[in-house]
Amino acid sequence: MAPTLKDVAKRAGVSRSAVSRAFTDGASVSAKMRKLVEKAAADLGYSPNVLASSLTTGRTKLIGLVSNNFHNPIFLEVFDQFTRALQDNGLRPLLVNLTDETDPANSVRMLRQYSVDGVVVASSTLPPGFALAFRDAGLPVVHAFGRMTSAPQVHVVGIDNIEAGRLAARSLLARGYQRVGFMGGPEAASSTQDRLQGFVQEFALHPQIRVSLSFATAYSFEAGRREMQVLLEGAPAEAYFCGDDVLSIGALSAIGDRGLSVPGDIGIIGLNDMAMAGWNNINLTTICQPIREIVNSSVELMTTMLRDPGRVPEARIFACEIIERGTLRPLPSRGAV
Amino acid sequence: MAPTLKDVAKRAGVSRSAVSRAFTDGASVSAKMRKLVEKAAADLGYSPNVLASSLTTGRTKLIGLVSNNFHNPIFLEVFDQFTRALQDNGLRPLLVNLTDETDPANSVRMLRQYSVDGVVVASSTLPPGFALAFRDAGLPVVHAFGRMTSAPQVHVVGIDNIEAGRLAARSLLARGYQRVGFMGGPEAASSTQDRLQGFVQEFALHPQIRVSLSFATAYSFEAGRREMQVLLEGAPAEAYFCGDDVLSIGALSAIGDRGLSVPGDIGIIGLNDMAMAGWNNINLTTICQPIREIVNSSVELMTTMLRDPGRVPEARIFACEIIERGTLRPLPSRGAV
DNA sequence: ATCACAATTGCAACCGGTTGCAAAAATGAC
DNA sequence: GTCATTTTTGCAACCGGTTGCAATTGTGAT
Repeated sequence: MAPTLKDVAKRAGVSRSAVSRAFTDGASVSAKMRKLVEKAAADLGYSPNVLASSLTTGRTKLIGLVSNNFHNPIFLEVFDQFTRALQDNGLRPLLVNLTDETDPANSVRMLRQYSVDGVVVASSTLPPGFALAFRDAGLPVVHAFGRMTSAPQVHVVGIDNIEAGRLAARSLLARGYQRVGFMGGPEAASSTQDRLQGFVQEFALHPQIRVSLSFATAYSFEAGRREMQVLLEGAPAEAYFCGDDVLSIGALSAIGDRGLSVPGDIGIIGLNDMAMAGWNNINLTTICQPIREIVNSSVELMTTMLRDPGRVPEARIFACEIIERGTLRPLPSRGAV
Repeated sequence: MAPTLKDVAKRAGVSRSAVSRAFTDGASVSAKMRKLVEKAAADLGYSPNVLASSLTTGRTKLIGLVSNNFHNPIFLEVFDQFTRALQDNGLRPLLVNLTDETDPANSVRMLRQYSVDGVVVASSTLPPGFALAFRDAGLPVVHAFGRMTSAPQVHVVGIDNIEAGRLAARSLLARGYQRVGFMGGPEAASSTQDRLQGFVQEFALHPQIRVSLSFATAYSFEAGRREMQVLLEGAPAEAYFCGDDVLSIGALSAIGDRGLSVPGDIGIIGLNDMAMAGWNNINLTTICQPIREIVNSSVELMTTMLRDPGRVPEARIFACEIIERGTLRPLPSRGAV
């Protein structure tokens, strides 16, 4: 078995408390005692059991990382960033896959059984009830990629999806498209609704522009492709704002199949700026969500919450920006106006 | 604070042991006692603290899930499968991101601090020392997507990469390519070496065929694209076996840029059959690694190891199969022979 | 060397559970 | 109803640590 405190204490000929203190910084130990203990610990290959100490300290440094997004490649980037940011802060991600899960009760129970110090919900499609359920269980929560509100009930970090919808609308406007379409992700998701709202609001100021709406059933290539196929059966718009890059790429595929060109016949603007969007055979114009910033900020917020659990919920909003690539027609030159 | 054993015991008017036993199945408790305790626990919203119990039972049901592959979309599928399979077996994944990590010592220490019950290493590019380091620390280990050997030192589940190399070679042979290329992943990875070996071995039987070799620096679109660009500067082969689908897609992009057609001018066969390979604007012929089976088998192996830690290391090999799509020229018809 | 005071150490209780063992209660045979 | 046997329950010690408190040791000034 792995050596324990007691083993180290015996070998160093000191009390167990001394060993414990030698491994806690800021504790009251003399330098020579610490050396002595460290020597004995090194000999034995001892390292303290976090779980045992969590019993008295109440801290496990375990953070539940909860998501239902295991099919969109963008989330691999999210997981990469999260695991690293948590590790850099001495925290450990306990991963919870919520695919097919509709009731938060199970996850709450499970995370409480493991006495996680906090929970990060990383999803733009999970109903807000999930984050609230964790909060109600007394766990510090940060909802990354969650819905922005002016009076957040839990900490939220992400983008303003309404603003993102406006941004997309404005870039279509600037390019002079007259008939535009919104091809959203799953209709029920708040992120979809918000983007829709911003998109429509912006065009409300330009009533001469025709706006059509549709929704894909999931954030997936196939769903985007199918939805675009359906649109192409009818009278498609000149340009579409798609709910996500994967959806956009699916749409591009359907457009290509039909023998139409992009951006010649149809323009597409996506959202996320996933790595693939920059691949030169895709070259998707898209709205960039600053993932790294969102993740780092979420983790930072989590660490401050661990220090001060009573902290009042806060919404942190990051700005999006358009990444100009090749799937929208170019801006009209200034001189032409 | 969350209610504890003691709280439940007090409320039910029984001893702490009684409560403990009521929550352990197979324990010696009468039915009425169990009901009584369950009632009290439900009233209080109690659920037992796994970590505290792990102190005496020595079991945390925590499994370290260790990987360095956070950029290849195929690994999102892998994580999805792993988290679900582990959850289905009552185990919890503690995710460890090994990107940029070259020394196993840190991860070993960390996982021991959390007394994980076992470690799953999921990577085809990690040096074997990592899995061994966990084993040497006394932890049950399964290396998924690891290197097959006839005398494995740790449990390994995956495909036979040598055989995969042969399979690729045979399918190029069957299609009558005369000048073929191996465009591997990182040269140092054992998976690359094995695939190379199988590929070359097979062509050794057909000395009239010219075989060229090259390696991309990473499993990424960009690396594949760059490598293919370099190849196209010279005298490219008629068909390439690429180390991975992402690499293949990068290569396809470079080929397209050059104005060459696939499979007309150059054929490509990948490996993995990631979701994207099936997208109809990519339509990549590839060798399918049965990910779900590999993952399920790894988890199953892990659960049996938890029961019987002394189990002698075993290699579980799954067969690959060719997924015929559109990036290799068709097989010559039988009649033509 | 003496003394006041600060720094260090050990004792023992505790964190939230589990479990061997003995006492208590229930069961069944007569 | 009695007694031997089995089942159920509680006591108390333990898992691997932490921590308040008191005892011990060390420091510096005189």
